[in-house]
Amino acid sequence: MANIKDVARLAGVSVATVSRTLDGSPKVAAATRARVLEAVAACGYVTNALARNFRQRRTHTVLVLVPDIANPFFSRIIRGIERVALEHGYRILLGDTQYNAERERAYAALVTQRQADGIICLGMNIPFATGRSRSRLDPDWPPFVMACEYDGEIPAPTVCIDNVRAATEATRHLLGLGHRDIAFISGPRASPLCRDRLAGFTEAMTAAGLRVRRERVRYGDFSLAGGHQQMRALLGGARTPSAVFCANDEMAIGALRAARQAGLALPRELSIVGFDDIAFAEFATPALTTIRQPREQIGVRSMQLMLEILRDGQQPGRRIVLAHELVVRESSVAAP
Amino acid sequence: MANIKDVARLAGVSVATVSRTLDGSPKVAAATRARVLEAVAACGYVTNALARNFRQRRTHTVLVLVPDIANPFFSRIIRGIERVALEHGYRILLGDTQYNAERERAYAALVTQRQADGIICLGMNIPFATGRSRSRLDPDWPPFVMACEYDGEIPAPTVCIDNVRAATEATRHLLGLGHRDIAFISGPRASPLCRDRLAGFTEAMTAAGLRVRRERVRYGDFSLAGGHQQMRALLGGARTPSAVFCANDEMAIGALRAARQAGLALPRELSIVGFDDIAFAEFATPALTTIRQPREQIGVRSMQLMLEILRDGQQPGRRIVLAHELVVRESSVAAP
DNA sequence: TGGTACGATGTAAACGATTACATCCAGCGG
DNA sequence: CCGCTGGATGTAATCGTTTACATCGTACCA
Repeated sequence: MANIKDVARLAGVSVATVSRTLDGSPKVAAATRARVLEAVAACGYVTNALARNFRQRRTHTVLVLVPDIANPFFSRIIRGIERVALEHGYRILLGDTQYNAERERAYAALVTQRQADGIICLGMNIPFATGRSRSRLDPDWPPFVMACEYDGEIPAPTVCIDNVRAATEATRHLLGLGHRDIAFISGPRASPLCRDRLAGFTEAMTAAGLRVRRERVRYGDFSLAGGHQQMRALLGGARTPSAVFCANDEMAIGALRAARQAGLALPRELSIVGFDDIAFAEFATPALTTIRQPREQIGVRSMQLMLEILRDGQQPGRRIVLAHELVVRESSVAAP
Repeated sequence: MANIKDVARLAGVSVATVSRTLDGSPKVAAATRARVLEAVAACGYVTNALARNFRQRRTHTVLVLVPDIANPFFSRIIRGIERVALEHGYRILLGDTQYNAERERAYAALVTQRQADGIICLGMNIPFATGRSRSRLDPDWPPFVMACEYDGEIPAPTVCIDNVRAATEATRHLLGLGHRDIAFISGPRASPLCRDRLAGFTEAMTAAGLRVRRERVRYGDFSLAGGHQQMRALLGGARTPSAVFCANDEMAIGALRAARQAGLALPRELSIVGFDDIAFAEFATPALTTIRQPREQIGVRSMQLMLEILRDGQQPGRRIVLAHELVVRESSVAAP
């Protein structure tokens, strides 16, 4: 495998000139440049990125921590991240944490080991936020950005939508259809994002003069099976709600199925609203009413923010809030 | 940031001893080892992976090329790969090619640049197989493994299921239910895997004394929208088939919706069978009959194969065929 | 006791680029 | 004709490890 010395010898110049030519420095004479490029082509030289990264102390790689790669909500965000990364000569290292703290730590270690320049977290945990460095923005932290989720205590750079407002809108939509007994299937209790959605739900209900009864709020795990299970629990009660608002589309689709299995005629006997607008939402039966999150955009902006941080060397406490949109389809209809 | 010299100084030994201690070489006296570890802890030393990779000329990173990260079929395979990788101290670099040759090449270049030790391809293209190096296993190729798809001309290490047989079984299932007019919605024409599935379909039909008419075979793009569109085309014909076999679940779910929109009572008036058994299949309405592919296992075995190749430094032309399974749910019933 | 063998440790040369600094040369003004 | 300037190029240090090889004791055997 040819290295830079071989090229230099072949072109009759020094390695410095080759290096300069290759990263487009303007201080190389045109004739020399041509000779170098010819030599490069002649011996099929390719820069050894390992050596360059080592010398420059950067990897041009960003670690993306995702709680569950199999969740289509995340994969679309990843695509956005990836696109921007590629355009700027960056690569993404994927870390599927599976909501597991040990895996998170294992991955976060890559940054201290210099295998990645920064971290984009799609989940709710900041792996290096522990003990006393919690609740403030530690200057020792590596460059990082949170997407979707955020940590209430830490003013970290974040890209997300206004979850409170989005949940309020979804709930108002159901209220507007005449529903009074509405249940909420949340994600994990610990998730700040879910708390926001619950807050938005509660706010809308209260504003309509309704009380949110304890048993009408259930906690799932964002999965199809989780939604199915929580819906079954709701159906097992004395009275069943006339509408259910789910914290994500997968749970909504799970709930849909549970309701149908229980013999309910959908959407007539039960309205369901999801959250995220994943591709499957439109193809569910009935097609799911949901809140659309600009998923690809979330990825794009997160990566742009990361690039900014890497360039300027400082962590802005910036929070970017993107617009959501209520998408009304077939699953929400007037209350019986 | 402390480096190995600092540790050496602190422990009163040479850098070589520190290095040896850290990678667990047996030729370090217990007392020395203890002193070194203490020094490491004292100054919070972490090995600079960049320097190590550079010196050792390996990255412990594998590039995974996936045609579409947003497709849940792939993400589950990725999870399998990732798990094995992590267990063996490897990381995965994700490349979403979006069926785009240029992106594929851009990513494959990472291997020549030494940013990755090998490639696992989930798509059908081998990015470095061009021109004369096509149709044979080029010894110059970097370590690579194909998962799911494969290239007919190249005896590359591959992990997949027996697509012909699986398609035959799915078709026989429909034939067994009394269907005679069965359509097939394939993936892209160029995909060898789809050709296999079509071959299996044709084989089963022929064995049953039926001819596969040209207009009963349609080519989609593996997406929900693609399945929807192809189904509409089928419904637009003079007579509609009584059953449809789709080359993946997403297209099947798209087809499901198109049929329902056309006013067909499902599954009574139209049976549908998918392929892959993604999580959503079970939650579709009606729940989808499909061929289960051991997705996580495909990932696991692919990565194991990759590790083997990296260890032994040679490319076995091995092909691993994993077992599939017909999962009968609600979407396939007796012909009207 | 001398030589040998072996285990533990140290020394220093890689790895392949980038880049600060030195050098060289041509052109130009005084 | 001299010295200065500035653009083009070369020289060599540097990044932080790993690892081949050298060295140094010590124990053991003849």
